[in-house]
Amino acid sequence: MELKIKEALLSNSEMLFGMQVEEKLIQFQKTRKDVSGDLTLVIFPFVKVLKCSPAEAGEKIGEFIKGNVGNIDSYSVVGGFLNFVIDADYWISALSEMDKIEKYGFGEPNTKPTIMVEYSSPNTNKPLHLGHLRNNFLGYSVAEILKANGHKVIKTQIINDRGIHICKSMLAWEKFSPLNEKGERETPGNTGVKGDKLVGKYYVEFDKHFQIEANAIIEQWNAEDFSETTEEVGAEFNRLDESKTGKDEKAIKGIDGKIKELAKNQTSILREAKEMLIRWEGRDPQTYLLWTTMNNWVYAGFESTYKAMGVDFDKLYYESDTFILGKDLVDEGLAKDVFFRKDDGSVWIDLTEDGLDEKLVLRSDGTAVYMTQDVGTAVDRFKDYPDLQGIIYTVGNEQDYHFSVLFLILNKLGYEWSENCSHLSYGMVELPKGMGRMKSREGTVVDADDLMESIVDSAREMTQERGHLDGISEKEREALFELIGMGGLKYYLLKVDPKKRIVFNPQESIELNGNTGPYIQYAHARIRSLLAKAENNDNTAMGLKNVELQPVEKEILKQLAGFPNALNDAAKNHSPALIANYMFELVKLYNNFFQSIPVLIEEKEELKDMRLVLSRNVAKVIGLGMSLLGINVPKRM
RNA sequence: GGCCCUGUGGCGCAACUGAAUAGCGCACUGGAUUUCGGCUCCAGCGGUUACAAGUUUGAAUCUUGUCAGGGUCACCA
Repeated sequence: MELKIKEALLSNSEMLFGMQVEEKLIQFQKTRKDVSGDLTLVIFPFVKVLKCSPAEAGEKIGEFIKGNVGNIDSYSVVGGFLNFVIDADYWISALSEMDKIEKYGFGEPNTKPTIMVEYSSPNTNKPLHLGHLRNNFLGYSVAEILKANGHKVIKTQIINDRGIHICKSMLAWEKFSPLNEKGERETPGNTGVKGDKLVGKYYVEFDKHFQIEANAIIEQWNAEDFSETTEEVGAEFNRLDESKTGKDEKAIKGIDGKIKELAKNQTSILREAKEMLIRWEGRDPQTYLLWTTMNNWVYAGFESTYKAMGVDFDKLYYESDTFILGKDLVDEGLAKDVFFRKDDGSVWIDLTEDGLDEKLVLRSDGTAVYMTQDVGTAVDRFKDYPDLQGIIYTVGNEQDYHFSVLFLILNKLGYEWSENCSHLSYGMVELPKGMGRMKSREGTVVDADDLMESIVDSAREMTQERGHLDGISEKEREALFELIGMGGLKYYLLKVDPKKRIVFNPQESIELNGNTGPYIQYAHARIRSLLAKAENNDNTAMGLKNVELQPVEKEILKQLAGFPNALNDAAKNHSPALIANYMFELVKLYNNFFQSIPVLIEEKEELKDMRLVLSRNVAKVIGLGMSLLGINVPKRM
């Protein structure tokens, strides 16, 4: 309808306005609730062109549209707004149209450019936590939304499987794992502990010993015992220690932090870890075997976590394969004068003209940093997928700076596709006050597996006491509890604008009333139950003419008609929250309808049929929309 | 300190990216079922959109400044 009006205005522009108006001037919006009408055209932009009052302009345009575009019942001008009342026939035929399409609102698959969505990208030294949940749900959902809009999508992650942090877990396991009666160290097999948890345990174990050793060194230094320290380090300590005098508490804390760093670098345990990293990079067979073994434990653990999350990937990238990539590009960049080399041999890029700093891209010893690798990986991905148009990186907002640098570098290296790369930056998930920030080494994380399990537990309790569970097998019940619990959790994390941070409240996430996943799931179950009871629920809206529409029914139809638009906006903004809000709006309208308007007991057949078709399409859109959030909907609950 | 993000009823969030009297959920108060699923619905209470200027016919939205919270400024990833 908006299109029809827009076309009519544009093609008759000369006659109406005496000049060709820009398309931008034609702005539609939803009609306010307290004004009668279905669609509103904003008149203000035309006032200047027509040189008359908004009321006159509105009359003129309204009269024209009513006479030249079909299905307009009436129009009214209120202030600078032209409100159209669209007739029932229009809405009924819209219903009939959407009813024919199984995936209503979706674009033709694989008809739009290929986009890669990266998400999750975990380290293999610790289990996934609450923050990963938001990351995974977001990335997965955005990928689904893009697919639904017709894009070809490649879901991927880069697995951080190498580096000093991995060696820390490996070393701690070798040093501290107790031996059982068969003389074996702990494995997932002989302990029953999930692989990623076991490796994570040794990462924490490393840190414990690391801290103890570092603190002991500081104590020695404080006692002026530098017997085990080199002269330079001793001098550095004294310099830092003296600089504390006269400083305030905050500054002292900062200096203490530096001293701690200094001491940590002197520990034997860190030295051993570094030596291990060197052995790994030299492909020492024994180290490599240990690395492969422990990583495989972790992958098995991750796999079960991803399965519980309901996410998947089309292609995996491993940092151990990609960390060398990018070095050639550094040479290329040097040749193009994009980068420059400092005296010590390190390579940098100067981004001061872009409002940023100088950034290191290659260490003085010639090894790659994270940035080098990311540049290389991006280029590599475009080689892997020649039709790739852009990459969306789902990564927390603490890396905003990193990504603005990355995209700038790619741009300066001459890759035009860098403009199509974006950072889907999301706010941190924080714990309620007093619980502090999540730090895996300090054991203050909310573990992903634990959280999902406890959410499903709550869903089980709540559903058992109020659910309609008769005649459902035990197995189906469990699947249902999972569906409700996970639906609640996903909805809770996705309904908020990605860039806003979330304070995670376990209580609220499992709430069933209000703007929640289960509220929407319930509406779906209810409709399915209604449809099941209807004798003939495969009727069509075809041939429904002259049916009278109740105001709520029309509201629902308007909302349904807006689904393609919502889908489009969500894709454009990379925001599942827009889908969630759309769903909630739709369900509220439907519940209102359900409460006040009879369906099955309606005597007039054509009304009953129309309401069934309406209900069926609401259920369909709920199912489609929720699937974009990675949420399943039940037939009963 | 530089840069980035955020600030909307007691709490949690919307507002189609500049339009009408700023919407909704939770909580609170009161009501609704001889009817298809009460995990439902209706009504009420509650806001100077952090503050101050500015641009505009029109600002929660854009600009500038101030304040508050968070992030980031590594030859870490």
